[in-house]
Amino acid sequence: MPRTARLTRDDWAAAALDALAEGGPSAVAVEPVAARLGASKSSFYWLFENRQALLDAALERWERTQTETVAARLAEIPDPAERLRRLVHQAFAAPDYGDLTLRLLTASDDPAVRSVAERVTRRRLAVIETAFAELGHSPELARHYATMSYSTYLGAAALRRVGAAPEDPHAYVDAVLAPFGIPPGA
Amino acid sequence: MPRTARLTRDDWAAAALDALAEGGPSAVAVEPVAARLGASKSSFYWLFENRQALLDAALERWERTQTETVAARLAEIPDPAERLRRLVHQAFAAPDYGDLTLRLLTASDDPAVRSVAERVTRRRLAVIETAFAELGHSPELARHYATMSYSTYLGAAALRRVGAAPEDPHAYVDAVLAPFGIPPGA
DNA sequence: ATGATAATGTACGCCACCGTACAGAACGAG
DNA sequence: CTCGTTCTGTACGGTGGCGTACATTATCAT
Repeated sequence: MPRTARLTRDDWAAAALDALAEGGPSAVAVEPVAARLGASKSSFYWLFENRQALLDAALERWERTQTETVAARLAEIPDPAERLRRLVHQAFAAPDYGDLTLRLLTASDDPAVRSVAERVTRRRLAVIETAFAELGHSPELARHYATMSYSTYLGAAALRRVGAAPEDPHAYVDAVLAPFGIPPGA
Repeated sequence: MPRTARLTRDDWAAAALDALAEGGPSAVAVEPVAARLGASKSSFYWLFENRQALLDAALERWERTQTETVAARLAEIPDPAERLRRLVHQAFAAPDYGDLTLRLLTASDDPAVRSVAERVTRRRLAVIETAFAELGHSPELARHYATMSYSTYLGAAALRRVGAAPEDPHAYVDAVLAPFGIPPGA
């Protein structure tokens, strides 16, 4: 098991994911990513079939890390209100919150992007919907609330791109949660 | 004043706007749009400086029509609750609601796109914020509510791209408005 | 009709990116 | 050390879009 400076498939996937976050799917191009790694194309084509495989690897990586970090930590919180509160605060905490998600949703013309975006979206909506259902809302209302609150997240990511995002995220998320009957936590 | 079959600057702008809606800014390319019109490049370069000028014209056209159709009709409605109700229903009525807006926000890397998107966003948020303020909410809360409700619109457009949009828009918008203290209209 | 001007077509060079060919370097096993 | 395998660099051809050059057609005023 050599631990050399040679590039691995995962190094490329990580770099591709960076490029994806910065410039969207079209930025996941072989030559630019190679430059980012200080490597050359042949290195890439040794490890990957083609450009599409790189994009797939980046998407797979995103789906995996995103699922691990976010979803896993939340399932442990028993109180649904507290779970939602934590979820929302956590979502709005990162400086680039939602940006990549938004890009992928918007770029869902590409079938590979779409299928990943679709899975992640469904999973996230389900988590939120479950929490609202546990709070005693009807299935239909829980679904609506989930759609609304996740849309608020996506919308904020979009508004951020033109400098129209809420200035004070903390105050904003409290204001977001209140209409759904969730008072600000400690 | 010849009314011939010759192509005008506006014909190109319209076709470019179609391309923009379908494929985002990167789809506003000279040759593809020329093909769409059954014309050739030289025809384009006679009327326009370069590709950027075409994109600018498409964006200008979008900003203009969007302002005329949406904003103008609403200013006449005196009751803010009714105004919001109409605005939201109207926004969710079109089959491709929000799609172009979302694309432009997401593609705001391009300075030209960004400045237009910025203006339109500010204007729309101001309209909504005013309505909430007229309903008696504090300036800060009105701003939060405006951000939230417009985000809901943007989010729905994003979710639509992966087939996760609300199935029944009518029921959804009523559920959206209720938490803000706006009961469904007639 | 005829010539000036407006508009379009064809052909070209340029660049960025995809993918391939092939030669050479790095590394481990014997 | 040396040889085969693994990886990387350089060089090339192909494609699609940008922009230009120049020839060609259409249209209008006279």
